[in-house]
Amino acid sequence: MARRLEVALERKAIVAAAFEVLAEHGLDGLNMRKLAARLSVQAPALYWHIGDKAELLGLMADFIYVEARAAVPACAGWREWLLAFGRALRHSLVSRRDGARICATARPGKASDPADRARAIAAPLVALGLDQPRALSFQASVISLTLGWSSYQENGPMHDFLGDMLDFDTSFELGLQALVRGYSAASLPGSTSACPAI
Amino acid sequence: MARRLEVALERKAIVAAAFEVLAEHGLDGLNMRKLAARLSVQAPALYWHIGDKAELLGLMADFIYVEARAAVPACAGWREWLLAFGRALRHSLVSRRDGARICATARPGKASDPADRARAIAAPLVALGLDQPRALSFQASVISLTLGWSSYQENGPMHDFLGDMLDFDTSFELGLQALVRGYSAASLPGSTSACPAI
DNA sequence: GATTTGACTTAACGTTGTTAAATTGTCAAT
DNA sequence: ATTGACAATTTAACAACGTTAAGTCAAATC
Repeated sequence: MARRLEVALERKAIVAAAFEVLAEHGLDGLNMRKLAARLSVQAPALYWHIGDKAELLGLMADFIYVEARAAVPACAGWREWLLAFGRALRHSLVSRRDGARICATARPGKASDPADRARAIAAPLVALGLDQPRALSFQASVISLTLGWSSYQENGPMHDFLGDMLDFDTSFELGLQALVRGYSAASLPGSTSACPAI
Repeated sequence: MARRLEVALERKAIVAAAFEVLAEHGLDGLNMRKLAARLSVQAPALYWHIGDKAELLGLMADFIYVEARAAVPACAGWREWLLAFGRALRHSLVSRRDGARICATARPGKASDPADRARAIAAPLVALGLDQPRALSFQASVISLTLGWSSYQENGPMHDFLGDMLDFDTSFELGLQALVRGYSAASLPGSTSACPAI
Protein backbone atom coordinates (compact mmCIF):
# COMPACT_ATOMS: atom_id res chain seq x y z
CA MET A 1 0.00 0.00 0.00
CA ALA A 2 2.63 2.50 1.09
CA ARG A 3 4.73 0.21 -1.02
CA ARG A 4 2.93 1.06 -4.18
CA LEU A 5 3.30 4.73 -3.55
CA GLU A 6 7.04 4.47 -3.06
CA VAL A 7 7.44 2.45 -6.21
CA ALA A 8 5.44 4.96 -8.16
CA LEU A 9 7.61 7.69 -6.77
CA GLU A 10 10.69 5.79 -7.82
CA ARG A 11 9.45 5.49 -11.37
CA LYS A 12 8.75 9.18 -11.46
CA ALA A 13 12.17 9.87 -10.00
CA ILE A 14 13.75 7.72 -12.69
CA VAL A 15 11.92 9.54 -15.45
CA ALA A 16 12.81 12.89 -13.93
CA ALA A 17 16.46 11.90 -13.71
CA ALA A 18 16.29 10.65 -17.28
CA PHE A 19 15.18 14.09 -18.42
CA GLU A 20 18.11 15.61 -16.58
CA VAL A 21 20.57 13.29 -18.27
CA LEU A 22 18.81 13.99 -21.53
CA ALA A 23 19.25 17.72 -21.10
CA GLU A 24 22.94 17.33 -20.42
CA HIS A 25 23.98 14.61 -22.83
CA GLY A 26 21.21 14.31 -25.38
CA LEU A 27 19.40 11.15 -26.38
CA ASP A 28 22.54 9.49 -27.70
CA GLY A 29 24.23 10.09 -24.36
CA LEU A 30 21.32 8.81 -22.33
CA ASN A 31 22.33 5.32 -21.21
CA MET A 32 21.39 3.22 -18.26
CA ARG A 33 24.69 3.65 -16.46
CA LYS A 34 24.64 7.43 -16.59
CA LEU A 35 21.00 7.44 -15.53
CA ALA A 36 21.76 5.14 -12.62
CA ALA A 37 24.74 7.25 -11.59
CA ARG A 38 22.54 10.31 -11.35
CA LEU A 39 20.33 8.40 -8.94
CA SER A 40 23.41 7.26 -6.98
CA VAL A 41 22.71 3.70 -7.87
CA GLN A 42 24.10 0.94 -10.07
CA ALA A 43 22.65 0.36 -13.51
CA PRO A 44 20.98 -3.01 -12.86
CA ALA A 45 18.99 -1.48 -10.02
CA LEU A 46 16.90 0.32 -12.62
CA TYR A 47 15.60 -2.97 -13.90
CA TRP A 48 13.81 -3.54 -10.66
CA HIS A 49 11.55 -0.61 -11.48
CA ILE A 50 11.31 -0.65 -15.25
CA GLY A 51 11.28 -3.48 -17.73
CA ASP A 52 13.79 -2.14 -20.18
CA LYS A 53 15.06 1.02 -21.79
CA ALA A 54 12.27 1.10 -24.34
CA GLU A 55 9.77 1.32 -21.52
CA LEU A 56 11.71 4.20 -20.03
CA LEU A 57 11.60 6.07 -23.32
CA GLY A 58 7.89 5.34 -23.49
CA LEU A 59 7.40 6.86 -20.06
CA MET A 60 9.36 9.91 -21.13
CA ALA A 61 7.22 10.30 -24.23
CA ASP A 62 4.08 9.89 -22.16
CA PHE A 63 5.31 12.57 -19.83
CA ILE A 64 5.72 14.99 -22.70
CA TYR A 65 2.26 14.26 -24.05
CA VAL A 66 0.67 14.60 -20.64
CA GLU A 67 2.48 17.87 -20.05
CA ALA A 68 1.23 19.21 -23.36
CA ARG A 69 -2.31 18.11 -22.66
CA ALA A 70 -2.24 19.78 -19.27
CA ALA A 71 -1.09 23.02 -20.87
CA VAL A 72 -4.12 23.28 -23.12
CA PRO A 73 -6.53 25.86 -21.74
CA ALA A 74 -10.29 25.56 -21.84
CA CYS A 75 -11.44 25.97 -25.42
CA ALA A 76 -14.67 27.04 -27.03
CA GLY A 77 -14.54 24.54 -29.87
CA TRP A 78 -12.58 21.58 -31.15
CA ARG A 79 -10.75 23.75 -33.68
CA GLU A 80 -9.38 25.96 -30.96
CA TRP A 81 -8.48 22.92 -28.91
CA LEU A 82 -6.54 21.36 -31.76
CA LEU A 83 -4.64 24.58 -32.35
CA ALA A 84 -3.86 25.03 -28.68
CA PHE A 85 -2.82 21.42 -28.30
CA GLY A 86 -0.53 21.59 -31.30
CA ARG A 87 1.17 24.66 -29.92
CA ALA A 88 1.45 23.20 -26.43
CA LEU A 89 2.87 19.95 -27.73
CA ARG A 90 5.36 21.79 -29.86
CA HIS A 91 6.46 23.78 -26.85
CA SER A 92 6.88 20.63 -24.78
CA LEU A 93 8.92 19.08 -27.55
CA VAL A 94 11.31 21.87 -28.43
CA SER A 95 11.81 23.07 -24.88
CA ARG A 96 13.77 19.91 -24.10
CA ARG A 97 16.66 18.41 -25.95
CA ASP A 98 15.76 15.70 -28.46
CA GLY A 99 12.16 15.82 -27.29
CA ALA A 100 10.77 15.13 -30.74
CA ARG A 101 13.20 12.28 -31.30
CA ILE A 102 12.04 10.65 -28.10
CA CYS A 103 8.38 10.84 -29.00
CA ALA A 104 9.01 9.74 -32.55
CA THR A 105 11.07 6.77 -31.41
CA ALA A 106 9.13 5.64 -28.38
CA ARG A 107 6.45 3.02 -28.57
CA PRO A 108 3.43 3.53 -26.36
CA GLY A 109 3.30 1.34 -23.29
CA LYS A 110 0.80 -1.50 -23.22
CA ALA A 111 -2.36 -0.01 -21.83
CA SER A 112 -4.61 -2.04 -19.63
CA ASP A 113 -7.55 -1.40 -21.90
CA PRO A 114 -6.94 0.21 -25.31
CA ALA A 115 -10.56 1.32 -25.53
CA ASP A 116 -10.29 3.19 -22.24
CA ARG A 117 -7.11 4.80 -23.37
CA ALA A 118 -8.67 5.86 -26.65
CA ARG A 119 -11.58 7.36 -24.78
CA ALA A 120 -9.27 9.29 -22.48
CA ILE A 121 -7.28 10.63 -25.40
CA ALA A 122 -10.33 11.62 -27.37
CA ALA A 123 -12.19 13.01 -24.35
CA PRO A 124 -11.51 16.73 -24.67
CA LEU A 125 -12.42 16.74 -28.34
CA VAL A 126 -15.49 14.60 -27.81
CA ALA A 127 -16.56 17.04 -25.13
CA LEU A 128 -16.38 19.74 -27.77
CA GLY A 129 -18.70 17.96 -30.15
CA LEU A 130 -16.50 15.63 -32.20
CA ASP A 131 -17.25 11.94 -32.48
CA GLN A 132 -14.54 9.65 -31.21
CA PRO A 133 -13.07 8.43 -34.53
CA ARG A 134 -12.73 12.00 -35.75
CA ALA A 135 -11.31 13.08 -32.42
CA LEU A 136 -8.60 10.44 -32.62
CA SER A 137 -7.92 11.01 -36.27
CA PHE A 138 -7.65 14.78 -36.06
CA GLN A 139 -5.50 14.67 -32.99
CA ALA A 140 -3.20 12.10 -34.57
CA SER A 141 -2.72 14.37 -37.56
CA VAL A 142 -1.92 17.32 -35.36
CA ILE A 143 0.62 15.22 -33.48
CA SER A 144 2.20 14.08 -36.73
CA LEU A 145 2.55 17.59 -38.01
CA THR A 146 3.90 18.89 -34.73
CA LEU A 147 6.31 16.04 -34.23
CA GLY A 148 7.59 16.46 -37.74
CA TRP A 149 8.26 20.17 -37.51
CA SER A 150 9.83 19.79 -34.11
CA SER A 151 12.07 17.09 -35.52
CA TYR A 152 13.18 19.32 -38.36
CA GLN A 153 14.05 21.98 -35.87
CA GLU A 154 16.17 19.89 -33.55
CA ASN A 155 17.75 17.74 -36.23
CA GLY A 156 21.13 19.37 -36.76
CA PRO A 157 21.69 19.14 -40.52
CA MET A 158 18.02 19.59 -41.32
CA HIS A 159 17.91 22.63 -39.10
CA ASP A 160 20.82 24.25 -40.91
CA PHE A 161 19.30 23.28 -44.20
CA LEU A 162 15.78 24.57 -43.66
CA GLY A 163 16.65 27.25 -41.14
CA ASP A 164 18.27 29.42 -43.77
CA MET A 165 15.17 29.47 -45.91
CA LEU A 166 12.29 29.65 -43.50
CA ASP A 167 11.28 30.24 -39.93
CA PHE A 168 10.25 27.12 -38.05
CA ASP A 169 7.72 28.82 -35.81
CA THR A 170 5.76 30.51 -38.54
CA SER A 171 6.03 27.53 -40.86
CA PHE A 172 4.66 25.21 -38.22
CA GLU A 173 1.94 27.66 -37.31
CA LEU A 174 0.95 27.99 -40.94
CA GLY A 175 0.76 24.23 -41.33
CA LEU A 176 -1.20 23.76 -38.16
CA GLN A 177 -3.74 26.38 -39.11
CA ALA A 178 -4.03 24.95 -42.59
CA LEU A 179 -4.67 21.48 -41.23
CA VAL A 180 -7.32 22.59 -38.77
CA ARG A 181 -8.95 24.87 -41.30
CA GLY A 182 -9.03 21.97 -43.74
CA TYR A 183 -10.64 19.70 -41.18
CA SER A 184 -13.07 22.44 -40.43
CA ALA A 185 -14.20 22.59 -44.01
CA ALA A 186 -14.54 18.81 -44.17
CA SER A 187 -16.64 18.69 -41.02
CA LEU A 188 -19.15 21.37 -41.84
CA PRO A 189 -22.65 19.97 -41.53
CA GLY A 190 -23.73 18.54 -44.85
CA SER A 191 -20.26 18.26 -46.35
CA THR A 192 -19.98 14.57 -45.50
CA SER A 193 -22.84 12.16 -45.03
CA ALA A 194 -22.39 9.70 -42.19
CA CYS A 195 -18.87 8.49 -41.61
CA PRO A 196 -18.30 4.71 -41.57
CA ALA A 197 -14.55 4.87 -40.92
CA ILE A 198 -12.23 7.78 -40.37
CA MET B 1 37.34 7.21 -63.78
CA ALA B 2 35.94 3.73 -64.03
CA ARG B 3 36.95 3.72 -60.42
CA ARG B 4 34.41 6.29 -59.43
CA LEU B 5 31.66 4.44 -61.19
CA GLU B 6 32.46 1.21 -59.44
CA VAL B 7 32.48 2.89 -56.06
CA ALA B 8 29.12 4.48 -56.77
CA LEU B 9 27.80 1.10 -57.74
CA GLU B 10 29.11 -0.39 -54.54
CA ARG B 11 27.27 2.21 -52.50
CA LYS B 12 24.09 1.43 -54.32
CA ALA B 13 24.68 -2.26 -53.79
CA ILE B 14 25.15 -1.68 -50.10
CA VAL B 15 21.93 0.28 -49.82
CA ALA B 16 20.09 -2.35 -51.83
CA ALA B 17 21.42 -5.09 -49.59
CA ALA B 18 20.49 -3.02 -46.56
CA PHE B 19 16.88 -2.93 -47.75
CA GLU B 20 16.94 -6.70 -48.13
CA VAL B 21 18.21 -7.18 -44.59
CA LEU B 22 15.63 -4.66 -43.45
CA ALA B 23 12.82 -6.60 -45.08
CA GLU B 24 13.93 -9.81 -43.41
CA HIS B 25 14.96 -8.65 -39.96
CA GLY B 26 13.51 -5.19 -39.49
CA LEU B 27 15.39 -2.09 -38.43
CA ASP B 28 16.37 -3.56 -35.08
CA GLY B 29 17.88 -6.56 -36.85
CA LEU B 30 19.76 -4.47 -39.38
CA ASN B 31 23.36 -4.44 -38.19
CA MET B 32 26.63 -4.05 -39.99
CA ARG B 33 27.62 -7.72 -39.70
CA LYS B 34 24.39 -9.03 -41.19
CA LEU B 35 24.59 -6.45 -43.94
CA ALA B 36 28.18 -7.40 -44.70
CA ALA B 37 27.31 -11.08 -44.70
CA ARG B 38 24.66 -10.50 -47.35
CA LEU B 39 27.33 -8.93 -49.53
CA SER B 40 29.68 -11.87 -48.79
CA VAL B 41 32.08 -9.58 -47.04
CA GLN B 42 33.30 -8.79 -43.55
CA ALA B 43 31.76 -5.94 -41.61
CA PRO B 44 34.73 -3.55 -41.60
CA ALA B 45 34.81 -3.64 -45.40
CA LEU B 46 31.67 -1.52 -45.40
CA TYR B 47 33.54 1.33 -43.80
CA TRP B 48 35.62 1.74 -46.91
CA HIS B 49 32.50 2.81 -48.76
CA ILE B 50 30.42 4.55 -46.12
CA GLY B 51 31.40 6.65 -43.16
CA ASP B 52 29.21 5.06 -40.54
CA LYS B 53 25.85 3.46 -39.96
CA ALA B 54 24.09 6.81 -39.67
CA GLU B 55 25.19 7.65 -43.19
CA LEU B 56 23.83 4.33 -44.39
CA LEU B 57 20.45 5.06 -42.82
CA GLY B 58 20.58 8.49 -44.41
CA LEU B 59 21.14 6.92 -47.81
CA MET B 60 18.23 4.58 -47.23
CA ALA B 61 15.98 7.49 -46.29
CA ASP B 62 17.12 9.40 -49.34
CA PHE B 63 16.30 6.41 -51.48
CA ILE B 64 12.77 6.34 -50.15
CA TYR B 65 12.25 10.06 -50.76
CA VAL B 66 13.69 9.83 -54.25
CA GLU B 67 11.49 6.87 -55.04
CA ALA B 68 8.43 8.77 -53.87
CA ARG B 69 9.35 11.84 -55.85
CA ALA B 70 9.83 9.76 -58.97
CA ALA B 71 6.38 8.24 -58.52
CA VAL B 72 4.61 11.59 -58.62
CA PRO B 73 2.97 12.04 -62.03
CA ALA B 74 2.77 15.33 -63.87
CA CYS B 75 0.34 17.60 -62.06
CA ALA B 76 -1.76 20.55 -63.09
CA GLY B 77 -1.21 22.53 -59.90
CA TRP B 78 0.73 22.51 -56.67
CA ARG B 79 -2.26 21.26 -54.73
CA GLU B 80 -2.47 18.16 -56.89
CA TRP B 81 1.28 17.70 -56.64
CA LEU B 82 1.22 17.85 -52.86
CA LEU B 83 -1.57 15.31 -52.70
CA ALA B 84 0.15 12.98 -55.15
CA PHE B 85 3.47 13.33 -53.37
CA GLY B 86 1.95 12.58 -50.00
CA ARG B 87 0.31 9.44 -51.34
CA ALA B 88 3.46 8.34 -53.14
CA LEU B 89 5.60 8.90 -50.07
CA ARG B 90 3.18 7.02 -47.93
CA HIS B 91 3.28 4.12 -50.36
CA SER B 92 7.08 4.11 -50.34
CA LEU B 93 7.06 4.13 -46.56
CA VAL B 94 4.52 1.46 -45.77
CA SER B 95 5.55 -0.87 -48.58
CA ARG B 96 8.80 -1.63 -46.78
CA ARG B 97 9.31 -2.73 -43.23
CA ASP B 98 10.09 0.07 -40.77
CA GLY B 99 10.25 2.55 -43.64
CA ALA B 100 8.79 5.37 -41.60
CA ARG B 101 11.09 4.65 -38.68
CA ILE B 102 14.08 4.90 -40.97
CA CYS B 103 13.03 8.24 -42.40
CA ALA B 104 12.08 9.59 -38.99
CA THR B 105 15.39 8.53 -37.48
CA ALA B 106 17.79 9.32 -40.29
CA ARG B 107 19.58 12.60 -40.55
CA PRO B 108 20.05 14.02 -44.02
CA GLY B 109 23.53 13.70 -45.48
CA LYS B 110 25.67 16.78 -45.73
CA ALA B 111 24.86 18.31 -49.06
CA SER B 112 27.52 20.03 -51.08
CA ASP B 113 25.41 23.16 -51.26
CA PRO B 114 22.28 23.47 -49.11
CA ALA B 115 20.86 26.13 -51.38
CA ASP B 116 21.14 23.86 -54.39
CA ARG B 117 19.51 21.09 -52.48
CA ALA B 118 16.68 23.34 -51.37
CA ARG B 119 16.16 24.43 -54.95
CA ALA B 120 16.05 20.84 -56.15
CA ILE B 121 13.55 19.88 -53.49
CA ALA B 122 11.33 22.85 -54.14
CA ALA B 123 11.64 22.64 -57.93
CA PRO B 124 8.42 20.80 -58.84
CA LEU B 125 6.32 23.08 -56.66
CA VAL B 126 8.07 26.20 -57.84
CA ALA B 127 7.40 25.07 -61.40
CA LEU B 128 3.72 25.00 -60.48
CA GLY B 129 3.68 28.56 -59.27
CA LEU B 130 4.71 28.46 -55.61
CA ASP B 131 7.55 30.58 -54.30
CA GLN B 132 10.43 28.66 -52.79
CA PRO B 133 9.77 29.26 -49.08
CA ARG B 134 6.20 28.16 -49.45
CA ALA B 135 7.27 25.20 -51.56
CA LEU B 136 9.63 24.01 -48.84
CA SER B 137 7.22 24.73 -46.05
CA PHE B 138 4.23 23.02 -47.61
CA GLN B 139 6.25 20.01 -48.62
CA ALA B 140 7.76 19.70 -45.16
CA SER B 141 4.29 19.69 -43.65
CA VAL B 142 3.12 17.00 -46.04
CA ILE B 143 6.16 14.92 -45.16
CA SER B 144 5.49 15.35 -41.46
CA LEU B 145 1.91 14.27 -41.77
CA THR B 146 2.77 11.32 -43.97
CA LEU B 147 5.67 10.17 -41.84
CA GLY B 148 3.53 10.40 -38.75
CA TRP B 149 0.65 8.35 -40.08
CA SER B 150 2.99 5.78 -41.54
CA SER B 151 4.69 5.52 -38.18
CA TYR B 152 1.40 4.93 -36.42
CA GLN B 153 0.64 2.17 -38.87
CA GLU B 154 3.88 0.24 -38.55
CA ASN B 155 4.36 0.85 -34.84
CA GLY B 156 3.05 -2.35 -33.29
CA PRO B 157 1.27 -1.19 -30.13
CA MET B 158 0.08 2.04 -31.73
CA HIS B 159 -1.25 0.06 -34.66
CA ASP B 160 -3.26 -2.21 -32.42
CA PHE B 161 -4.44 0.75 -30.45
CA LEU B 162 -5.57 2.97 -33.29
CA GLY B 163 -6.32 0.23 -35.77
CA ASP B 164 -9.39 -0.84 -33.84
CA MET B 165 -10.94 2.59 -33.99
CA LEU B 166 -10.09 3.94 -37.42
CA ASP B 167 -8.73 3.08 -40.81
CA PHE B 168 -5.23 4.33 -41.46
CA ASP B 169 -5.67 4.87 -45.17
CA THR B 170 -8.79 6.97 -44.93
CA SER B 171 -7.55 8.83 -41.87
CA PHE B 172 -4.33 9.75 -43.60
CA GLU B 173 -6.15 10.71 -46.77
CA LEU B 174 -8.51 12.90 -44.78
CA GLY B 175 -5.63 14.64 -43.06
CA LEU B 176 -3.70 15.14 -46.26
CA GLN B 177 -6.67 16.66 -48.01
CA ALA B 178 -7.41 18.87 -45.05
CA LEU B 179 -3.84 20.15 -44.97
CA VAL B 180 -3.70 20.91 -48.66
CA ARG B 181 -7.14 22.46 -48.64
CA GLY B 182 -6.09 24.61 -45.73
CA TYR B 183 -2.96 25.73 -47.54
CA SER B 184 -5.09 26.43 -50.55
CA ALA B 185 -7.27 28.80 -48.60
CA ALA B 186 -4.23 30.55 -47.15
CA SER B 187 -2.65 31.03 -50.53
CA LEU B 188 -5.54 32.44 -52.43
CA PRO B 189 -4.49 35.72 -54.05
CA GLY B 190 -5.22 38.53 -51.66
CA SER B 191 -5.50 36.40 -48.57
CA THR B 192 -1.96 37.19 -47.49
CA SER B 193 0.00 40.25 -48.46
CA ALA B 194 3.66 39.68 -49.20
CA CYS B 195 5.29 36.97 -47.13
CA PRO B 196 8.48 37.88 -45.29
CA ALA B 197 9.11 34.47 -43.75
CA ILE B 198 7.21 31.23 -44.09
C1' DG C 1 13.64 -14.90 16.42
C1' DA C 2 13.30 -17.21 11.82
C1' DT C 3 11.82 -16.40 7.26
C1' DT C 4 10.44 -13.99 3.57
C1' DT C 5 10.76 -10.31 0.39
C1' DG C 6 11.91 -5.72 -1.61
C1' DA C 7 15.83 -3.31 -3.36
C1' DC C 8 20.22 -3.18 -4.39
C1' DT C 9 25.36 -4.63 -5.69
C1' DT C 10 28.81 -7.11 -8.01
C1' DA C 11 30.09 -9.60 -11.84
C1' DA C 12 29.59 -10.84 -16.15
C1' DC C 13 27.65 -12.02 -20.91
C1' DG C 14 26.55 -11.09 -25.64
C1' DT C 15 25.91 -7.74 -29.16
C1' DT C 16 26.96 -3.73 -31.47
C1' DG C 17 29.49 0.03 -34.02
C1' DT C 18 33.86 1.01 -35.08
C1' DT C 19 39.10 1.30 -35.53
C1' DA C 20 43.95 -0.47 -36.34
C1' DA C 21 46.92 -3.19 -38.56
C1' DA C 22 48.03 -6.65 -41.64
C1' DT C 23 46.98 -8.75 -46.29
C1' DT C 24 45.89 -9.36 -51.05
C1' DG C 25 45.08 -8.08 -55.80
C1' DT C 26 45.72 -4.86 -59.63
C1' DC C 27 48.09 -2.00 -62.51
C1' DA C 28 51.44 1.60 -63.97
C1' DA C 29 56.17 2.85 -64.23
C1' DT C 30 60.79 1.43 -64.31
C1' DA D 1 60.21 -9.10 -64.89
C1' DT D 2 60.51 -6.10 -60.61
C1' DT D 3 59.09 -2.64 -58.02
C1' DG D 4 55.97 0.31 -55.88
C1' DA D 5 51.59 2.42 -55.08
C1' DC D 6 47.04 2.18 -54.19
C1' DA D 7 42.27 0.17 -53.72
C1' DA D 8 39.77 -3.04 -51.16
C1' DT D 9 39.41 -6.38 -47.95
C1' DT D 10 40.58 -9.45 -43.90
C1' DT D 11 41.70 -10.46 -39.16
C1' DA D 12 41.82 -8.93 -34.61
C1' DA D 13 40.36 -6.32 -31.28
C1' DC D 14 38.31 -2.40 -28.43
C1' DA D 15 34.92 0.11 -25.90
C1' DA D 16 30.28 0.91 -24.97
C1' DC D 17 25.94 -0.67 -24.39
C1' DG D 18 21.60 -3.22 -22.70
C1' DT D 19 20.68 -6.76 -19.99
C1' DT D 20 20.82 -11.03 -16.91
C1' DA D 21 22.42 -13.98 -12.98
C1' DA D 22 23.77 -14.54 -8.56
C1' DG D 23 24.77 -12.82 -4.24
C1' DT D 24 23.90 -9.30 -0.25
C1' DC D 25 21.35 -7.10 3.31
C1' DA D 26 18.03 -4.52 5.86
C1' DA D 27 13.20 -4.27 6.83
C1' DA D 28 8.74 -6.30 7.16
C1' DT D 29 6.04 -10.34 8.30
C1' DC D 30 4.85 -14.26 10.79
